[in-house]
Amino acid sequence: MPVQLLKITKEQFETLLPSHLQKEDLHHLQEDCDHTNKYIQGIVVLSYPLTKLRDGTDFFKIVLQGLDDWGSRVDSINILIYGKMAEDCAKVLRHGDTFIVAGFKVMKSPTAREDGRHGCHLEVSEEAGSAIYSVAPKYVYTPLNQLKDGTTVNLYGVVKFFKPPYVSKGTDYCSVVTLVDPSNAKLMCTLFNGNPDFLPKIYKVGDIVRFHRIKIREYNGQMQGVTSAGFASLTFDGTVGAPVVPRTSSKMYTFMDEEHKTIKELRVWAASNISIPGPATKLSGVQPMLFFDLTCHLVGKAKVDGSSFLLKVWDGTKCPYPTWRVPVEAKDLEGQKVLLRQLRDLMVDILVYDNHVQLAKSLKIGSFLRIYSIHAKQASADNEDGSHIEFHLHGGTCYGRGIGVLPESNPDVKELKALLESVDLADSQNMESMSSEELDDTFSDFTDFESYLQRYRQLSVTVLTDHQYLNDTELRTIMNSTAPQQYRIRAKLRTYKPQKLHQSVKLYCSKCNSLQEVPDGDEFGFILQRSAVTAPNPELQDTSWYDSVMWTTQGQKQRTIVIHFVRHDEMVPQVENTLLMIEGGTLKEVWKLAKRFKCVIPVRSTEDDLELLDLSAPFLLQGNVKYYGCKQCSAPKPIRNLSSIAAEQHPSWEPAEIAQVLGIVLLQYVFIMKFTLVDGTGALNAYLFDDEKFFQIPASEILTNSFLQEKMQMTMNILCPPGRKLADLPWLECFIKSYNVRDAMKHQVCYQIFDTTVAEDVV
DNA sequence: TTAGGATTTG
Repeated sequence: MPVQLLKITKEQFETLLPSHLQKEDLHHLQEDCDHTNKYIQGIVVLSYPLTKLRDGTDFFKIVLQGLDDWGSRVDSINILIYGKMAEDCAKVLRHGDTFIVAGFKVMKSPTAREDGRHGCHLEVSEEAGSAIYSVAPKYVYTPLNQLKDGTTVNLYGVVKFFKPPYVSKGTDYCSVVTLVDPSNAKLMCTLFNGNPDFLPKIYKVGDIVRFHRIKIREYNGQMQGVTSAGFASLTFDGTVGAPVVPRTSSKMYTFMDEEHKTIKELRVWAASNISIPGPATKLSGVQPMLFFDLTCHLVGKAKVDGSSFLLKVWDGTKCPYPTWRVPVEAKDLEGQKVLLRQLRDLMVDILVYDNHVQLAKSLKIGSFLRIYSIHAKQASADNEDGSHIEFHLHGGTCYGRGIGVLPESNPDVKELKALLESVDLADSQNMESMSSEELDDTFSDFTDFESYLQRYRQLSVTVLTDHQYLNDTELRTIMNSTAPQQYRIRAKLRTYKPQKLHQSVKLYCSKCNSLQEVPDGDEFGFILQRSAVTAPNPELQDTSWYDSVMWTTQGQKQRTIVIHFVRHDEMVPQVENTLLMIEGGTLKEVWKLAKRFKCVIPVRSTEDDLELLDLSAPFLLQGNVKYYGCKQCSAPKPIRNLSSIAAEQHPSWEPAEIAQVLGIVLLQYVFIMKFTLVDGTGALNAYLFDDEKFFQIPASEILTNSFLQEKMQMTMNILCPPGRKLADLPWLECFIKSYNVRDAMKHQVCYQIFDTTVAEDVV
């Protein structure tokens, strides 16, 4: 019996539970009965701390309340969990979870008299072949107009106002968040935690949050949310079309398709129902006398006095007005000296006061910040310097005033980094005007200076992975030479095709050199539908190398599904190592199984063996990746050939190995792009033909991973920033080879990029 | 406990 510890929803559970298992009620449990094919289901009502037995074995005890045993004399039972399973259970189990256990030993409970629970207890361990399923509770979300005083609820909301975590006058950090939702109600929440990381990671108005276990109270005639024990939050970018990636400090959370849908719906609602602030203010667009939020890079900081602290920041642009310089002792100024000098005309001084001082002191030089509600104060012109602008972050938290640290993954930070890198600092650098003492300082920090230059004035946004000894060749020379040859070049990327990056992914057969589009999901769905017509052959179930489970779906369209679990060492291995074959599954079912199990192979029955479906469908699914075979070159072999891999000592189920035994020639996912490169002497089109090396992103995963798509788009925006003049484009170091393409009509020389990769600090 | 939105006055 498999050992499984799952955090799944009830729907998934119903499709995953082996059909030979039958539910047993608590009152039928007896010490000497056979419980091999029985399972017990209940709710976790009590758990004890994880401990170790004398021999070092981990031990975890929980109390289960039987679902159908309410009102019976004994409705709860002790479950004793040993070894690794104890450790795993202690990590994921929470009170209220539905818990299913099979493969247990029933023993007389020595504590039944004292605790009043079942006369037997269950003993569970990996060694005993036990299986445990923990079914995450289905969360119910309350609309904001249906909140009741004194309840603890789960909810979604769009952030209408927020104060980033600040140091309260008590012991905790505090964050105030006002939410709205399509019920048109508003809820203000005051959230506390000793660790600001556990408060919602809200960066701007319009972000969407999901709160679990927030306590609702009435305050001044209005509902108010406050943190309860077990409060947890997820935060999402509220922009329509942005990747749905939760920001959270929680290690365990459930986030499924349904939640995905909710976020998308809320984004659409928010887009037309709340006013989301326009483009962020840059230093170049600062308006005197107003308040603004600034996304910036922390270059320096210094203590000023007890109630104020200085931050020196830069956002890649230059403020058009004279700005103040807050005088500080040189010894109090933290930051890279050379950088501070380099940026002296670009960065601005922001003086922060009172409650913000403690947080400001703790900031790390080099981090990316969003400073909310900075006051651009117009200083009077009565001193000798004339008028200038002062930047203050006043005390208090009115209007969300405060400081937030942004992670490097934040899209605004990525944009800022790209901007910082594109700025040419040569103009603001004036070595000649420095005193010799200043120059000494400068060169004592030479290494810092170098690393800084590398970061912001990247000599090349690509690097060669080989052939570094070669000298550059001008494009003009290359175009006037015969092919085939290899060259090192230094050029700029003027444009590239396709602009829609997902169109660059193709399937390539290395045997016949053919290229084809990646089939879309619909086609796969149709093939599955068609193959579901073939009735499963009962003689092909439960063979020497796989166990089969068959069931028929309820409802109008009855459908028979068979899953064949491939065995290893006479056992079906753990879920994450299991290869399964499925007959009669739908697209959705196949996808779900592929996410959970190691490999899924869609098959249908013939008279004497299972066989693969049409090769227009993927022959294998692993996680998010669908593997296809070349129709031209493959000669499918009987499925039973897979048993040779299953018999290996440690089957790794590599797609290439599976393809080989099944007679499939595996198609490779590749990026194919056309780069137009220029270097002042000429322009040529070079093809990029890459599976992973150039972007350091696997082509096989890009179509199903929005994070990777975003990463690739960011990379291209750095290689070829949109809307820039040629002079402002970065340089690319590339290795290219020329080759001849001839047909009856014409002869052409083509170029291909190879042994080149995007520089590490670009990706 | 803290804060409970609705700009400092340096």
